[in-house]
Amino acid sequence: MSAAPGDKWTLILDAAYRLFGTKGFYETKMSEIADEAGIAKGTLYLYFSSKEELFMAMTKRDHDRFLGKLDQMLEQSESLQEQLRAVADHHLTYYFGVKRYPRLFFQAPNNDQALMEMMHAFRRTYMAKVASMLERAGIEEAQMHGASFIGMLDVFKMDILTNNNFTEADLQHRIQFAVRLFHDGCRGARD
Amino acid sequence: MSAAPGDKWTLILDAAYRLFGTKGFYETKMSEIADEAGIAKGTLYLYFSSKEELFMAMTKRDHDRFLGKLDQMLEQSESLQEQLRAVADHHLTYYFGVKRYPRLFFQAPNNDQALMEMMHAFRRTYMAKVASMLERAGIEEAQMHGASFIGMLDVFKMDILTNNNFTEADLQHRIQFAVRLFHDGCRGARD
Amino acid sequence: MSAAPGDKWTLILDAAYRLFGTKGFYETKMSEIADEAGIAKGTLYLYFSSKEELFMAMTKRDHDRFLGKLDQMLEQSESLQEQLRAVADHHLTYYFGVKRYPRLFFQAPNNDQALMEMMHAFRRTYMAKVASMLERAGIEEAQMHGASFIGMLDVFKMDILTNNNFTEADLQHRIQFAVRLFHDGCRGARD
Amino acid sequence: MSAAPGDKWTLILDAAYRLFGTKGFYETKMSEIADEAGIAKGTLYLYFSSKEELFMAMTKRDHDRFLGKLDQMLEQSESLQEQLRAVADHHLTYYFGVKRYPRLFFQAPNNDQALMEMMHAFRRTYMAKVASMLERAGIEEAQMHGASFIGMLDVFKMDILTNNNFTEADLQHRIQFAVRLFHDGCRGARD
DNA sequence: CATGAATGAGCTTTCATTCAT
DNA sequence: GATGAATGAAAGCTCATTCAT
Repeated sequence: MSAAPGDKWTLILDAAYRLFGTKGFYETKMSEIADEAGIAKGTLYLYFSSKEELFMAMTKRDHDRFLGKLDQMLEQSESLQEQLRAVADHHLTYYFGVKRYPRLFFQAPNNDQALMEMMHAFRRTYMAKVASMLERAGIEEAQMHGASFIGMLDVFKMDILTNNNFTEADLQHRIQFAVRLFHDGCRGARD
Repeated sequence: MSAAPGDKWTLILDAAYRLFGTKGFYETKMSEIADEAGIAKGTLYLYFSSKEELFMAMTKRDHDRFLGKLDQMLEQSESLQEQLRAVADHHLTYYFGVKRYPRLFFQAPNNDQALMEMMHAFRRTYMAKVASMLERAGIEEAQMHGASFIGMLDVFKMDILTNNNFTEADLQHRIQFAVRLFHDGCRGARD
Repeated sequence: MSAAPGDKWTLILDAAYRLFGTKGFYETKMSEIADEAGIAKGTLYLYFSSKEELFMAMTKRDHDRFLGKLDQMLEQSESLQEQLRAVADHHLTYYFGVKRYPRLFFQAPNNDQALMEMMHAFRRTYMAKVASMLERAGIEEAQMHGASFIGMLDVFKMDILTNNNFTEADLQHRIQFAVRLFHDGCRGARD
Repeated sequence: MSAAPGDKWTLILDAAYRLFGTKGFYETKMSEIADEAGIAKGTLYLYFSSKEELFMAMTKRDHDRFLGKLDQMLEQSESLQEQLRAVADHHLTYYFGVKRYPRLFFQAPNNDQALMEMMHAFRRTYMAKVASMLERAGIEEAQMHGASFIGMLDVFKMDILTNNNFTEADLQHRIQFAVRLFHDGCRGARD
């Protein structure tokens, strides 16, 4: 009769994910999250002590999934090329998968110290993974190379999230493009 | 008797810039902007019809300066290398110059359609300039190359804005790094 | 056209006095006070930064009036008997005059430190006035005698405030009674 | 197996006494009382139908103890002097004994009709006991004399409850003082 | 043009109480 | 009897915006 453990916690996080992702933090009301989750407003506060904390928990879950998936994909790759592809694929596919929730990537309550901390921690961890991958491949200044590669990928975020005609093919094209550019530079693209 | 035309308009925009940049859009109150500008709250509404519009005007002014400066710098550059350097220098120096106002780059009121439009327009214009520069240098897929280069630069935003120990030398290093990586790829960095 | 200075401040305090006095602090809502005062809820907060502060301001005004009136009455009295009568008259007449607002004397938000402070200050000032009066009349242990006299008066508060049949004559009787008892003790009342 | 009858009832009342007495009625949460009593929140409602009723039961128990003790002490006294001393001693010693729970004497939920009724009933009973004692000693207007004596004692409540340096000696001094003043009036205290 | 007192819709959060287990 | 997760009404306070002066 009773549901799985963590049932309501998940229910709330899922509802928050949809609403924060669709309307943004400030435009989403706690009462809406409760409605969306099918529970009472007060129940939210049994699981999360404030709106900020709820947002943070939701974001944390997302970060963990992102990093977990990344590890998986890197394990299955061997050569530098393959690994770069894995990172690019994962990064862009992630955005492609959350096209419906573009507000996840804007309008966080950035005055919340704890949240900012967490965002930075995620960033650091992500970059460290990519950097150590590059380092193993014998690339100098791995930190900066890693950051740059991530930047090259992240610039496509906007296209993916806001362009409704963005296709799977467009995605693949950008993956290949980023890997090649990172690897060879733009010289190869000159006439 | 009255000061230069646009006097108060500028006063307000400067005050808004400082406050939005320091505390973010939602945490900044219209009354604070009025105080900071040294005028009455009601006066704000003689110049801007809403908080969103004020934010937009402030942002627009910033965008125009950014793009104007970019044009200047590109005019003074000839070779591709020089031009890439100009773009990188300009991009990162811009962030370095507004270190004190990090909130300018987060927490915009992204539910405002007009504002989102403007942000996208800025992005398109910026990218188009870089792309056309690359095109003139004979680089294929100039759009995507331009976007990637901008992404490589933009990834350093966080470091610049949040790391208080970030020096002018760090800045120069990143400029060179980005240009080289974009030009040659990471191959040159292998042992 | 414009009203007297302090107009709205007085309006609010009067409304608060009636409502707090009728229903008590916790049962009175800020919105009710606004309604009673004929102004908007937000306007309250232009004059008082919180419900507690409003309560305190209201109480302070009352205290000041009480003590001011006491001074007046004591000035007009000469002999000890007359002065005791003045204090008793003033004390009990005060309660009689605010019969309609009995909750003024119960249910203060006593977790508010500043308010507690003020209540004690009032008590101290009141007692000091009576004590110094007794001292001038050559009575030893004036402090304690003053306190006791006030206690003898205050015990009638309940009757006055809650007994609807309490008359002006009952009042006068108690005034005389208290003065005589304080002066002569109960011995004179023995058969 | 189960403990003495009334076990939990007592447990709850004791917990309520400590918390209401420390923080006041409104600032004490039902959940805190449950925690303090070491039982579940819901269990409270098996014994008391509401927060008000719980407060009332707690108060009632206290009143009964107070009056019971008073009877005991009066029985052991013979002369008027002795009996006055007994009343004074009991009254002030009671406050002295509950110094740690000062909020018991402020901030009752006075909108509760039944509670107000009970408070008045206690007052009436207490006063009736003292009055009948005075009557037996042949004192006229025993009601009013009794009330006045109680008032003289009660005025020291504040000192006792809020002055942390208040000593046992201070207590004794006030007991003697009140009895003497009630008996002889202030005349004896004149130079 | 400029002002700033006034507005009131709207939000987060609390907590006494219930009831299925 | 005992539990404690769930409820939802209710209230203090904020702040963008207006408009009489």
